[in-house]
Amino acid sequence: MYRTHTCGELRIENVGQTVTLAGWVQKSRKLGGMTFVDLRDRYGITQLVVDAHAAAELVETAGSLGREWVLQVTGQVIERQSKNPKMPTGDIEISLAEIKVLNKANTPPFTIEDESDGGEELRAKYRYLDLRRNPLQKALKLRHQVAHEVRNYLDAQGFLEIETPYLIKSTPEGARDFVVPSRMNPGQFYALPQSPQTFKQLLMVAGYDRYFQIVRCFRDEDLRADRQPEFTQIDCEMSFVEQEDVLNTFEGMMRTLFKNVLNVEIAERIPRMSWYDAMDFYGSDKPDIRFDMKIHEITDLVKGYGFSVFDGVDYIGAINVEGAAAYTRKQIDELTEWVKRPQVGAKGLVYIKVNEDGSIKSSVDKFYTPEQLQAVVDRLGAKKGDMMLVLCGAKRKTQNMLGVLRIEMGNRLGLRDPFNFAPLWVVDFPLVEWDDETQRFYAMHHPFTAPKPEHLELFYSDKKEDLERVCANAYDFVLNGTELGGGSIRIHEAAMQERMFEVLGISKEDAEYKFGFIINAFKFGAPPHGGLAFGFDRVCSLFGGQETIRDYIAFPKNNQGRDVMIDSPSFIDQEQMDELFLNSTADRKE
RNA sequence: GGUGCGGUAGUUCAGCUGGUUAGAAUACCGGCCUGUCACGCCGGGGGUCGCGGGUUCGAGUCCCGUCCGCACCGCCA
Repeated sequence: MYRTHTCGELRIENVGQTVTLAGWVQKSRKLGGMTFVDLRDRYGITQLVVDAHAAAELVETAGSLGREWVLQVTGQVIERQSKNPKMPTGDIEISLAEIKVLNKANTPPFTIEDESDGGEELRAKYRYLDLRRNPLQKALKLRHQVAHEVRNYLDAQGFLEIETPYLIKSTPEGARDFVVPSRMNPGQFYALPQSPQTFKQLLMVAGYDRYFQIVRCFRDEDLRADRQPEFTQIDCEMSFVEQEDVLNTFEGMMRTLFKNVLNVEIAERIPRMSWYDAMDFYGSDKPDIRFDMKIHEITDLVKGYGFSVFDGVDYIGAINVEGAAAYTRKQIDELTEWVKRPQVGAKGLVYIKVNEDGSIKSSVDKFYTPEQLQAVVDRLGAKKGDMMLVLCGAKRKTQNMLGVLRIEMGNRLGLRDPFNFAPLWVVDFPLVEWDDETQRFYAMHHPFTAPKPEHLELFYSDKKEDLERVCANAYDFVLNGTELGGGSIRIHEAAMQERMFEVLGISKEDAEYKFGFIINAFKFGAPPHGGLAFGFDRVCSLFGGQETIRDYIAFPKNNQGRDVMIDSPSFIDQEQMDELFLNSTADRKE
């Protein structure tokens, strides 16, 4: 037996016991003949002590230990002469009788401490060392807990966890696929799933009316702090349900996660907001509703009074920043530069301050009477000491910029506490979106999403304007400005699915080639069904109060999609290449 | 594809409008130290200033190119 206890569990009650511990040397402190060693494992740290009176060999071994050496030690638990209240094990220490060095270690390139001195790149290269650190261990433990609670909840609700294949078929709608060459089928490729979408729908056709899976998904797109090329979804699907049933089921799941993982009670009923309201009032399809600062349109109040910038646009909107009237000229200039950065893209910024004496000061004073500006103040509900920020331009684009500005001001005013949780359902998404460049519609969600029953007539219309107005039975779960999950009621009739492909400009032949299997399945008794998927990594990171998902994934990839530890992707041998591709071109089929 | 910030000792960083031999902290190595827990004290070693080119009497510093990292925009049905 390597150990009788872990490095985190011994307390004052254990004094007198002879114990064996195993772990890593966190640090050793030599004081003359006496040596203290902090021994660490994932449960904690226990102080070891070797007295000068101990056997010479023991004293020498204790004095020679290096950081991160792996030890097995035996000794007696004794009460410390000077206790350390900062450590859970701080009342005791182990008076050693024996040290066995299980393995020596090179000096690590960065310190294995909560606040490591290592930069991100270095820690990524030595991920196995970074993972020894407490914050990372906590993150992976949180991830385990969330997964565990998800399984408990869904199991209790009668869901079956069923695995679906990773080697599937490329369907180049949506994100780019990762593809895998097939040796036995020269010239042909599997694709890794962007999500198990079609398979879970086929499981519904097969009668497994409540399915879930905590499943890896793959998308070959550019990365961000909250986007990895392979990530994990909590993927769910239910039969014989309407939107309301799905929302209730997963509202319950999220409530359970908040309660059991974080001990946080969220609202009795998670608020719902239509996609149109989200865009109009928050300039985003994933509003952060931890703070108000809604966008108000003021086009009717300020357009047409001779200020050429406003007169030349079709939308003018504003947000009210509470208490910001104290902003100096310099701060406003800085903010103006900020909105003009390419990432935001505004041409300029107009401000309207309500001074403490109730007077109004703005950058457009000379174009408006005080009464006209007061009308703006009234619409936004601005109070003394507030400052309104105004942007103008094309409607959706300007709302979007105001949304970005709103988030920035929320950050600057400290309104975005990561441990204040404000969940939200965004509902009633448009079914399809017109793309000017390719002159065709794209599915806003995915091509299996059903239109709302009351919009069926529009859905079968030939007019572009009609189709743009079709709402989908689709919904997103949004937490603190991050999209955590989304889903929809699906199409379950072959004819409607064929119509959807038609709307998307996918030819009958193409639809048959890419999606024939699912259209066909719908002809064999497909039940009404719907579901959703949560971004598991994002759930974990937000629960941990972080914006980056990387630390909630044991072995993540960097911005370029590289694993710098194992150095992948990498070139492959010519033989491997030949075996995969030598005969491929000859047999290529359309 | 684009924008911004960064790359100097093992590590984290400083290094001003170009100017002697590139510094600090920490880590590491050696010595001293019997109650430390960020132990302390003394001493020591350690640099292709990411890479390539240019301007200059002189470049870590300025210019051009390039590679790498991070954040963001585009992209992510």
